[in-house]
Amino acid sequence: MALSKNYIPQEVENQWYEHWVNKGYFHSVPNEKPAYTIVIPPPNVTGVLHMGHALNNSVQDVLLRYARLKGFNTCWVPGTDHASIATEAKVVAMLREQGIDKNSLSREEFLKYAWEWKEKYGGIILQQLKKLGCALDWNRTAFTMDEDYYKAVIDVFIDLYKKGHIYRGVKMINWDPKAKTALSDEEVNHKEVNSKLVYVRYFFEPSGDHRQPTTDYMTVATVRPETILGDTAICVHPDDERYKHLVGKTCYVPLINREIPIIADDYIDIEFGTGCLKVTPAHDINDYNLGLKHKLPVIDTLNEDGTMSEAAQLYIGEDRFDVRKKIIEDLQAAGHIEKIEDYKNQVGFSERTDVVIEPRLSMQWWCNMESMAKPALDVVMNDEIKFYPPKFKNTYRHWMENIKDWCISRQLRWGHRIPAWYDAQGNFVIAANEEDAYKTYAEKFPDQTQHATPNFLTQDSDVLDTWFSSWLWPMEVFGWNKNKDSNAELDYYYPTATLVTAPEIIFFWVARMIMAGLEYRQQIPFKQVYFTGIVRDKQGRKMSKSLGNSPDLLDMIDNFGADAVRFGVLIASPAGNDLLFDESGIEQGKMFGNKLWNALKLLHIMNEKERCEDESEAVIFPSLWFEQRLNEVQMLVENDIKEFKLSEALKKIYSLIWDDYCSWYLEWIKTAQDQPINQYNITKANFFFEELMKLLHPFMPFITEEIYHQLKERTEGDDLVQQTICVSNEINSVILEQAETLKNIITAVRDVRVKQNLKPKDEIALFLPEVYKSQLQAIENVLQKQCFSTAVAYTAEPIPNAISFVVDKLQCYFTTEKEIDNTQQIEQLKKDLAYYQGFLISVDKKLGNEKFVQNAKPEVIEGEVKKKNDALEKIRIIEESLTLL
RNA sequence: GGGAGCAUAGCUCAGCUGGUUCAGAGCAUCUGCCUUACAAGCAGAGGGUCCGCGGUUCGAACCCGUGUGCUCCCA
Repeated sequence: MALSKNYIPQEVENQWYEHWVNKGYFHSVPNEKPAYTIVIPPPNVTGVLHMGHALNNSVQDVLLRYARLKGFNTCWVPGTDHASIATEAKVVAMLREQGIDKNSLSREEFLKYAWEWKEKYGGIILQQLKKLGCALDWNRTAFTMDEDYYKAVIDVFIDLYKKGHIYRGVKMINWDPKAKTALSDEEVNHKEVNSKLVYVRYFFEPSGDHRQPTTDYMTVATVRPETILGDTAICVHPDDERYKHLVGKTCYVPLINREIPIIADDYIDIEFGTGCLKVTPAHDINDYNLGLKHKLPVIDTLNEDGTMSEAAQLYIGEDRFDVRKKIIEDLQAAGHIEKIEDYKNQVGFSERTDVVIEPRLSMQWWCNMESMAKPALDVVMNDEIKFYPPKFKNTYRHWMENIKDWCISRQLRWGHRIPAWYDAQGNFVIAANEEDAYKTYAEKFPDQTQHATPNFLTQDSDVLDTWFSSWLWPMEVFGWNKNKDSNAELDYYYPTATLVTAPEIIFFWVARMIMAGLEYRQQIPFKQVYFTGIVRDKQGRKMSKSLGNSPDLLDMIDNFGADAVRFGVLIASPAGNDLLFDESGIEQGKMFGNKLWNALKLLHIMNEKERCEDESEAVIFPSLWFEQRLNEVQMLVENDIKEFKLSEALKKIYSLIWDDYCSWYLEWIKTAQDQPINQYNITKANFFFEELMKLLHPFMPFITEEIYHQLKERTEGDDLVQQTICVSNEINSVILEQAETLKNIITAVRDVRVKQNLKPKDEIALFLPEVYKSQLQAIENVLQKQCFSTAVAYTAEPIPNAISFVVDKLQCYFTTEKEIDNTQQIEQLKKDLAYYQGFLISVDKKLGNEKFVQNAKPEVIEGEVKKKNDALEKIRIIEESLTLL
């Protein structure tokens, strides 16, 4: 069959993926082989494929497919995460478009819409992973709100509650007024913004015309003047001479004339602002703590949507930012403003909705993490779980040693509903379902039950933080909760091998999975964690949805093919560092595909040729060499992959194929158009190409599978994806060195040709040094052909009227019919001579240095002696050449 | 404010435990080639004060200190 001029990925990729899946190759069941398991970091159901996913999943696919090659029973579990905030936002937006208000729907009605949305759009990203070629076990696709999974989350909540880790309490939380929910500290991004620092006067008299100059006030600086309405004290430093006499007195909140005390606390920074702090316990965590200490009342002036509440007395129902502007004007008008300064400060923004977070007092569910943190810290610090790169151990330790209680409730409907049941008085019980709830309630509150009406318990309307479900992922995808005692799947696949994820979720997810694994399985969830870099654009900016600087991956796959995209991503992905994404890498991947395709075409041509038998060393040397070179790279690649140096591994394979196999090896075994080809070499050439396809397969699965099949007829089920390799650890370095010499002489001859204006095919006669004849005979055959030399001869004497050049330690000559011009040669030799003379001096200096000889290791000294001898030899040869010219 | 990391060719990065045949790769650039697998290619070449300064050492791109610039995490 004739092959197309160039490789066309669009024609084969989808077919091969379908073929692999139809054959069930990616479905794993426990067997006698060792397992290699990866659970996918479940992408958000609202997600579409972006560069971060492409990197993360390409890496996982390489690791997994490489493990297949090495003979493991691999299992890569796909799935999605219900992502309560993000999904609920999408559903609310969809409803709004249909003219439906979320609040007009019952919980059940809303959830019906949410499930519909999920069924319709929630699987998009998984389909996209197929385009990328990911070898996922689709039979195992999991979702964090699957029935069993849901139950597992609830059971864990109940268990932790029983153990006393989970409690309910009022605390200052991060409130997202747009999503109307609490957020954990990790979901808040702090950004520096330009604000106004407003200096507000608090007078000691309740009312009157303050436009007249007076000293009966104290000035307080604030960036959030709208919170004045919730002030319940003014605080100064006890040692502050300016205000000492005022402590214990009172002043009045502007505009509303609430009388508040002036208190003293050494928390105050005398230097900052005026040294006076307005205390608003409902709206600032530090003020809240001060309030607790000084027993101040709490006045919550904000509604849950960020508008002013009744308690504010003024601006009721207006948005906090509108009020900020208005209140400044009103304060100004009433003579309360001393001055306004520009000021930069850090403000928290919601990771999900990007609105400014309000610190807010709220009743939430909390999980105490201390007892779980300790063992989870240990397994990372003692490398039972290995982090790559290890620098993340520090980050991890810092967080784990300062762990805070985890706010696990979210004021949303989409998610795992908190299994708490309340009576009208606010008494509650924790139970898995309504029936249990009544039973438990009767036991816990026997008095109350007697005169209760039916159905008096109502379930908490909030749901759990999404991470409270995803921390069970590595266990629950194997059905942990349902079958804890004899779960063959869990025993076989867990602990999983490798987790590949982004460093930004080290706390959200990685740490908590480790805690959950140890708490519930007494086992680590994975043996190693590889943190990929962050994908940035050419300007170094992080690729993100909000910036819109992530290229459309599906477009790129359509244009270049999935293999090229994978190549582009992986070649730019050093172990653990950030990567600057640049389309040129994808371009390179596409060209590499063409190169492979063309090598295949050449093999086809060669395979059609007549054969000749000759297994003399000089004839089959190319094959003897390439075998060694292949072994060598296979070993190096294995080590690179062990250390997650995927870009290094890919570069080595790329160079092995392009440079060693195509540029050298195939050229060496090639014969002229009408000449037969050596049987041994062509057989090996086919074999090597197949081996190369295996090695490259984890990186570029589609084209390698296609070529595997184009190389020869395969029986049903003989597919590359199923193949394994065995890496030999023995390497014949003599052959490798001989080949280096061979390449060097060929390159040197070509270089001299360019400098002498000789055409590549102008005939020459090559002479090599007699003393090295025995080592050179193996390569002379190839040398003669590649140098377009009439013959290769050996000489102990200088050849008259020849071009002389030096390769390694070899003094070589060639003669030609053409006139020769040695000026450039002489220049080069003089440069080389100067270099080696300088080199010799430095080596001599070292060897002449007593301290060096005393301190350096014997092998280092030996090396230096060898360097010296080599340099001397080299200098001798160069000088000899120069005298000849 | 606390912590971590980075700075090597025009660009993106390798460079393991300090030892000049070690200053490297890819892309980009320049030169010559439509050589019967591949011009999306082949052959060859140029290019660097290894961020500045100081120190340790027989010896520093590598270790230590310091300065500058950038990035990230935490508060």
